[in-house]
Amino acid sequence: MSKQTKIQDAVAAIILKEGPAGVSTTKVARQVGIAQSNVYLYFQNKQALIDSVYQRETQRIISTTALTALADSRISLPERIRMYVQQVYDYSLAHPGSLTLLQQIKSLKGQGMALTVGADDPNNVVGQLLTAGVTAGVLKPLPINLFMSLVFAVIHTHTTNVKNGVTAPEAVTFDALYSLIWDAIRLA
Amino acid sequence: MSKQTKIQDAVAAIILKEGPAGVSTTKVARQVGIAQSNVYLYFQNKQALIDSVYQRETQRIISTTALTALADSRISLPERIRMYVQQVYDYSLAHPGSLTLLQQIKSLKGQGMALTVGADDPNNVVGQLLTAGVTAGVLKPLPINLFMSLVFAVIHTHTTNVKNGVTAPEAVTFDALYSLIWDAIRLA
Amino acid sequence: MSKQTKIQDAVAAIILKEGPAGVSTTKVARQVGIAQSNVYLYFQNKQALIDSVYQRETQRIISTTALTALADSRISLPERIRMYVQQVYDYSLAHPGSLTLLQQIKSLKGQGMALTVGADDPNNVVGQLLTAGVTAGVLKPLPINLFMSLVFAVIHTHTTNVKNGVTAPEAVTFDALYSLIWDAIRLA
Amino acid sequence: MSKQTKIQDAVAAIILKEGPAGVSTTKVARQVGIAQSNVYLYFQNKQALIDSVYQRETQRIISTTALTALADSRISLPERIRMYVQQVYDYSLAHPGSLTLLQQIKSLKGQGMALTVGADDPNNVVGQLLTAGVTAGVLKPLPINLFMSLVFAVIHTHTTNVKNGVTAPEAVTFDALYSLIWDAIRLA
DNA sequence: TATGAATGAGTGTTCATTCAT
DNA sequence: AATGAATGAACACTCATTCAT
Repeated sequence: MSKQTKIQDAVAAIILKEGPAGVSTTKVARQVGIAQSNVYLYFQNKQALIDSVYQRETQRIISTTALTALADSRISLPERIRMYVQQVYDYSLAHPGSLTLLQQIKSLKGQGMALTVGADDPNNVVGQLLTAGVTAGVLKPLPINLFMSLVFAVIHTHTTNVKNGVTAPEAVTFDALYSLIWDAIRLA
Repeated sequence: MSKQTKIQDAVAAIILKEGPAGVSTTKVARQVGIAQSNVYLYFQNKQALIDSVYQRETQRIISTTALTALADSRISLPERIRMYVQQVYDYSLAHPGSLTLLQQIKSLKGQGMALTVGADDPNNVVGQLLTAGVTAGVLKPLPINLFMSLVFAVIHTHTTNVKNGVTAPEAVTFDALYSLIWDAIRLA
Repeated sequence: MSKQTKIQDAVAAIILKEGPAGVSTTKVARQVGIAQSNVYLYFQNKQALIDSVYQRETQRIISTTALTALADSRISLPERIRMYVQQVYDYSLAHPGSLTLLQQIKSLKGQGMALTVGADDPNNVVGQLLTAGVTAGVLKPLPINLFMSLVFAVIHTHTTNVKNGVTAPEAVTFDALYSLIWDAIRLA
Repeated sequence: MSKQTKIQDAVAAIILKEGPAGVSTTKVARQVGIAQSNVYLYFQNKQALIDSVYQRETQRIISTTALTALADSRISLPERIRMYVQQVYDYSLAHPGSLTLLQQIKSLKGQGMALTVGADDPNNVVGQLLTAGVTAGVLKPLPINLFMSLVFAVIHTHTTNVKNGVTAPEAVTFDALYSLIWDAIRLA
């Protein structure tokens, strides 16, 4: 594992344990087992380091996601929307803390806006998908970032519940969770 | 206006402008127009100060909320749930930034858990209301913090949209927003 | 003696001993006997501190100098020019290191230009005096900063000679030194 | 061009642009296009590097100067002195920044003493020349470093004037400049 | 109640120097 | 000859907190 990666991992761990304000180059270096100044061998400054952690995390989600399928017009809109939610769900469960991490880093900059997963992909496939859903009369005529933050909130809370042992993994199926989301956003 | 209040206001303003990491006694004191050390006359330390801002904010929401009505069994469950959401909605629009503020402070401590408005009231009236809804078969059989975070996310995002001029105030009515929420949580 | 002054004195001493690159807040604070962070109670940053030392030094020269007499048209130009040189000379001998200090600080910023004593006084009395001398045909028709740097160089070198014991104080009188300067600049 | 030379050139350029405090092995290496650590292949440490730049610069002046002529007793003293000044003048105009460079490096070490061009040549030809001038009653009976610093100051200021566009090159001839110097130092 | 002076621990960042390859 | 990785010491600067007045 490269040292870049180790450093990024340390940052992620610290953010999840102590919040984004707890990140210091000293702490990061100590956790990795290198000299503090070494952090600057791999990242130009602290902000670049934190940004890179954010980028890495979004990139992971995007690369796990079948973006092409989401844009495939041969699949029906409801099916594609379900695919999108399912992918976020799967990723979130497989990588607990990932969504929390993204939210924390965003909040560090004072951006209180709820995070919208998928909004960072290069062609904004998710945005186009949801917009298409609204246009086609499949989804409620509301700003799509409402949908995105809803999806994020529900999945994030569920994942955290599972991670914290509040909810047993089998207690809430994806179908149950998706009915919550789908009932919310679909045009009745 | 007492100096305690002025200090808390300064903290809230700073958090909203620069994020929670931007709060320092120096900056707060400068904004209030007092000596830096005076902050410690009113608050034991910085953490107590920030906590007090959080307490004050939740207290405001609760005191604005007709908690007794929410617990009034003479009113139907769906009606009470709608009241709850409406109250959060009204408060959020009347005090833009309030929800953001709460989220920011929570994230400062590394508590990535989505915020659940109403969970802090003394008798957990909201929790009891939603639990009753689940038990009565009115709401989907899911953990109620899923509902809470959904409500928070939707209202918060909408409020932020309005504040940022992304959404015109009349463009999205409360009814439209509530249909999103109610469709989500109600048992079909 | 105020702490501001003590700090400035420490800076001056360090510059004279180790050159301007040797100035660090740590060293300054240690020399004054205060905590390093205290330097920032009295000066906004290191640059402001060093600038203040420079200002103080020029101010001292100016306040020692009878500027009004230099601008007094009832006195002949040669006499006034001699007064100007004498004043710089007197000051320089009374405050050995002062000119060195000014030169060092200027060179810190990469301004290789020879220092021109008196150029910092509010109304540029010296500049006007020398310009008048040129116009009146008393001085050679050359850029006046040549004259200024000549005066500075000669006096500075002489003072340093005295300070270092290279030249005995009586060995070179002011008259001898001034003949060097006056012969140089006067129109034959 | 050898890499030693390239490194020295980089150092000189940095000193002239940012002052002596701006020199760092990182910056030097970047400018040359080599790895930072390579600097230590050619120079034992930073001080040795800077010293070498100083040495090289003085060596250049000396080698440009017809030292033998300056010591040639068949030429009259005034003529030889004029030759000396002319040579410094020519060199300084041909290599603008050279004198500045020397002054900067000297000041780096806290040696506030005005620089005396020619004092570094192996046999101190210039010193002997000026001393001879004093002994012979050609020059004023003053310490010869006064003369040297005067020559340096005048030429340096003039060169800088020209480089900065303050003085047009033709506006001040060498003769005009030399009259300033010669009038100063010659015994009336 | 209010202040200003003080401090020590901390921050991010740069640097000269070393060394294995 | 050349590199890149590594490091410890230094730097300017900020901060939360204390205390005498």
